[in-house]
Parts: sequence; structure tokens; C-alpha cells
Amino acid sequence: MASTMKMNPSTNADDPSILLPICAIFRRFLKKRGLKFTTERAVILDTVLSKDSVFEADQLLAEVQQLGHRVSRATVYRTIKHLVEAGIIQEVLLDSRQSHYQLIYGRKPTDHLVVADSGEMIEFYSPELVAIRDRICREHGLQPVGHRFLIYGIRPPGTGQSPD
Amino acid sequence: MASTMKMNPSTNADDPSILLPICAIFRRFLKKRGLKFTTERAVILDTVLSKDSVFEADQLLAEVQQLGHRVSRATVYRTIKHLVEAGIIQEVLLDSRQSHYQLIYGRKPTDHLVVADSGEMIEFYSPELVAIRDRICREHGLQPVGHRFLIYGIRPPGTGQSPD
DNA sequence: CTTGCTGCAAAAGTTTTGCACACGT
DNA sequence: ACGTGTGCAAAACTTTTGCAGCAAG
Repeated sequence: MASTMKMNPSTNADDPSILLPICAIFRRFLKKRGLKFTTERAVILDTVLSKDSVFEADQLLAEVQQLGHRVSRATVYRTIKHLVEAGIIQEVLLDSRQSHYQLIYGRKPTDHLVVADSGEMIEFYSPELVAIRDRICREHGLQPVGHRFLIYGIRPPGTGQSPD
Repeated sequence: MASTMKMNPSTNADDPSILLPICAIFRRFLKKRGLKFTTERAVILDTVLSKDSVFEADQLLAEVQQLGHRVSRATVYRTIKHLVEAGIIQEVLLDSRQSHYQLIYGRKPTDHLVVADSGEMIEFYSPELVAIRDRICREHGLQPVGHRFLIYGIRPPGTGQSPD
């Protein structure tokens, strides 16, 4: 277990000192583009920040509305796009039928180990993988700007977790 | 460039000796499940085999129809599902709006380096990456059954390929 | 005030499904 | 013959868009 960490790789609460509050980041981003920081965008951002793992647009909408806010699906989608552009969240390719997103601002890049049986997802961070990624990029004359590592595994027989 | 190969990692024509013809594989798979090997399925499989890289359902349909075959979109989707179950093709997560597939039977697992600017995709195979993948899986008590590595890179400034 | 934003509902795009008929085994 | 498969068209689903009124800077 030298290089992969099985706990949550980083919670933003860990050291808020080095980072501007994400809200400020977003406001600055919007201002720079002549866009407005509306109540809806604030509420959506807040909800995003409360999520500790991967989420979907529809789920986000549901949570926002459950909190009693009047926000439409269209606004959620529109805001997600801005959050991605602002570098606050990232699209995570998990499944081609629906978009998944993840908070990234101020977090180490995380990858996912998916338990094929149960769909359970384990986050991990492997600097080795990143090193290889960078080398492969360089070998092709490119500059790495991101990656997505998805590993699928099954529970070996007799682990006591058999699904059927 | 010790571990990544920049050419097409493997063409099925390379050594057909060790593998059953894919068509036979598919027939066997279908028979085992009490399913039928229809003309439509044969034509779709043939078209899949002719593709040397990632493809989409709609594109596949278009090609099949261009060859003068009367196949419906529904059948293409249904057949793709079987091909995946048979282990002949694999879904490749590239983009969350549309499913992408790739022939995998008899091929080394390949990963993709995506040039963010142009969308160009470079296939590569890295045994190191696979080794790390296997180790990470084992560390979590899982047995690796697959993976997906997607690296995004940009052309460094002054490479003469500037998009704008 | 000006400009962008929101909600709504309709549109767009991909994938799935129900049904009546046709075809492999 | 039986049980599946097929095409068609409609449905289901996620995401986008046009528009009229609304709100942030």
C-alpha cells in the first residue's frame, strides 16, 4: 500500500488556508466573463460543495429542490457547465448514458476502482500512475492536462460478499 | 519509449492462428444462450471486424446500410449488447453523450491518449500501467477484470499545430 | 438601466421497447 | 413448429434551446 491511499484522498476541509474559498473562485470566474453570480448559482455551488463524491446533474437538481430552493433543471445544467469551465468540478466518465461530475478544486486528482459486482466505487490516488501518464504524454510530444483512470475489479470467490 | 508503442498495438490479422475466428466465437456464444445467429447479426459483426478503431452505434448502422444491408437501428443496438456480453467488443468511455465501442477479442488491451486541441486519439499499450492496475486491485482485495485509461494532452506552444 | 439569467416547455439526440410478422434451429 | 429476432415507430431519458419576464451589476 505504498502508493495508493484507501481513505478519502482529500476533503476540502483539510486545509482551507491555502485556497481561496471556492465561492470566491466562482465569483471571480464569473466576473471575469461578465456573468452574474445569481442566487441559483450560489445554491447550486453550495450543494456541489456538500457532495463528497461523484454526482449526476439530476441528483444535484433533486437535492437543491429538496432544500426548498426553486431551481429549474435547465439552470442546473447551465451552471454545471460554468463550474466545469471554472475548474471547480470535472466531468468524470463513468457511464456513457449520463454525465457524472466531481469536485476537483483544491483536491488531489482521484481515480476510481469500480467493484463490478456491486457498483461500489473506491477512490484512490496513485502518483506512480501520474508519473507514467506524464511520461507517456511527453513521449508523444504532448503536455499532460488531465487523465481518467478507471479500474474494474471483482470480489474473488469466497470473499463472503457473493451477490447471488 | 520503452513501454509504450505508438503504432497500432495489434491488428487481428497479425496472427489469426491462435484464435478462433471471431465469427465462430460469436456463434458459440449465441448457441450457448439459445440465441440465433441471424443474417443481421452476421453483417453487423462483419462490419465491426472491419473497423480498426473506436466506433459508435450510429456510425455502425450507417456503414451496414451503405453496404446495402437492410438492418434497423434497433437491431444494431441489440447486437452491440450481445457483442459486449460475448467479450468481442468493449464499451469505451470517451464522451458521456454517446457510447463508443472497440473490438477487443484477440487484441492487447489498448488505452488512449487524447490530444485535447484536435480530438486526435493515439492508442497505446503500457504493461507498466497494467501492472500498477493489478497491484491496486489486489491491495483492495479485488481481482482485476478490466480498466480504462484515458490521458488528455495538449500540443505545447510552438509545435506548429496551433488550432487558431 | 443594461445585460445576462431563469423557468418553462418544446426540441434534440441517443438508446430502449412493444408489437406483428419473419426467420433460424 | 417453436421460440427468437426484426423493423417500425413510439417511448424513455438526458441534455439543450428559444422565449418572455426577472434580477444582478
